[in-house]
Amino acid sequence: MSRHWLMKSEPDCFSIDDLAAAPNQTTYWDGVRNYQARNFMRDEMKRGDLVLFYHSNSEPPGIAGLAIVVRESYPDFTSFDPQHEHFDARTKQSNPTWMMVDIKFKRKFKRLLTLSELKEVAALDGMVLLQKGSRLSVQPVTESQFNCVLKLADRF
DNA sequence: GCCAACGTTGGC
DNA sequence: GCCAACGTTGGC
Repeated sequence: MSRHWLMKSEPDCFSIDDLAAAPNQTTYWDGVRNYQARNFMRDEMKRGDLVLFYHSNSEPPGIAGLAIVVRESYPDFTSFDPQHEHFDARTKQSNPTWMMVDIKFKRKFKRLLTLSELKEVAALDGMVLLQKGSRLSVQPVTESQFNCVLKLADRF
């Protein structure tokens, strides 16, 4: 059974267009330094799972498109590199703390589904993204929430 | 740029 | 194990 996810990225840093333009339209999802988000990637994300690609810290924030998990959890090598901004001195290659997955571009939505628009949709009540104070950068999405988002994306 | 909410750190 | 201080996220 495949699951559905939402992953946040700051488009100034890495946008849905960057994903579409990446080699093989694929990227490794490095830099997650939150245990809950890591656990989802490490324990639950499977090849073939679909991912809503969310633009955070942008104007306006919203869901920009769709991606798919193409490689399951493996160590986030940027955590071992002292030159890298995501370096973590406390982790060891022999026992990695931080993991990542690879995702591949599926499609960009015809329009950005803005956060403010999503908040108005009753069927999306309870979505992790919309919960007060929610900052989780990798989060599960239920099948009905996921299908609802796709319907919104195909409208207009 | 502000700041609320959250997660982490570290003294005790 | 508590909790204050701090750093980060991310909407606005």
